[in-house]
Amino acid sequence: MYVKQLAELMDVTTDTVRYYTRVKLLTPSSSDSNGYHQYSPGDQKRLRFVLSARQLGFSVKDIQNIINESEQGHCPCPLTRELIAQRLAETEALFQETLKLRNRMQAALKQWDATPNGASAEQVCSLIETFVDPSSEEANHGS
Amino acid sequence: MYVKQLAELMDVTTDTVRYYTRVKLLTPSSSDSNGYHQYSPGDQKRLRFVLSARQLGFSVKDIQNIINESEQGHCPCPLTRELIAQRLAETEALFQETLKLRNRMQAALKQWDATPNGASAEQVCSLIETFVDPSSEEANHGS
DNA sequence: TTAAACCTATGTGTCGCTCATAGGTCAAGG
DNA sequence: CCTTGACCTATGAGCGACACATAGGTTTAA
Repeated sequence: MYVKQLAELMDVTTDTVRYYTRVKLLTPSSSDSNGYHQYSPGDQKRLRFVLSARQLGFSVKDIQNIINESEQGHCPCPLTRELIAQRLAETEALFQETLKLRNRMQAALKQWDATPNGASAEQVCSLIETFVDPSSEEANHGS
Repeated sequence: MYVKQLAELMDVTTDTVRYYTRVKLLTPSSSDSNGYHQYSPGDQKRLRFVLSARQLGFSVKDIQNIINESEQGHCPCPLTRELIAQRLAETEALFQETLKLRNRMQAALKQWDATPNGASAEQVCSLIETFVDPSSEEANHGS
């Protein structure tokens, strides 16, 4: 089967399939009379694996390493366990950062709802410049 | 003042200062006998503004647009309000995605703690291939 | 026959920096 | 005086996972 057929079957774009092909996660035969890439059922399984792994937060490089391990006859599971621990830690960090950012943004929106469009020179944007992050202000509330 | 002094003062790297200079968010004078960039107190204020805006989730391009608006004599606040609404929506989406990813990863870790290193051929990594996302399995629990 | 819709390979753009390259400048110590 | 080291410059490339653009070849149906 050709790129588009595989892409539609697995619900991804042809660009994604071609990208995975480029980085050798997929290895279609490039034969026929024309030079079109022929994807086999094996490639389809492989793509399903790649997508599962991406869903679990593995990077493309991680997946390459896992596959290499497997193709060299080693059991890739220990590597898989090691990698997901790392990626989970990173995802947790990203999650916390995103949470804090979201809170700051919501606080700004709320604060600005009660703030007029101050039109001063000397400043670029008074909204941004006068914003005070409530969460960085936790001390000295009752002084 | 020179790059490094400004960078240390604002607690960023010289690379960051130079990057903002490259994209014209900072406009130091490049004079003297040598061609070194001279950052003025105005640049320092500008950098403080940029960092505040970045903290609030604005992109560098957003900040350029806000500054342009301001320099053309318009009040940038309406644009600022519009942009933060967009960015907040994006951040909210990222937050939800990251949350779901984290949950999938935690579920995988947990599931795999009770799973041996299946060493099968026909598969790349049995852990990944046999993982079932509990959150996508909400139906038919008591059937 | 020609136009639509497919395919190919390759290169570039995204975002916000970070790192590397190759060199010029300047102050202090031997 | 010379060298060493710490500073500075400009520019280009790298990151990650694609998406988009370019330029062209192929197949199918009207």
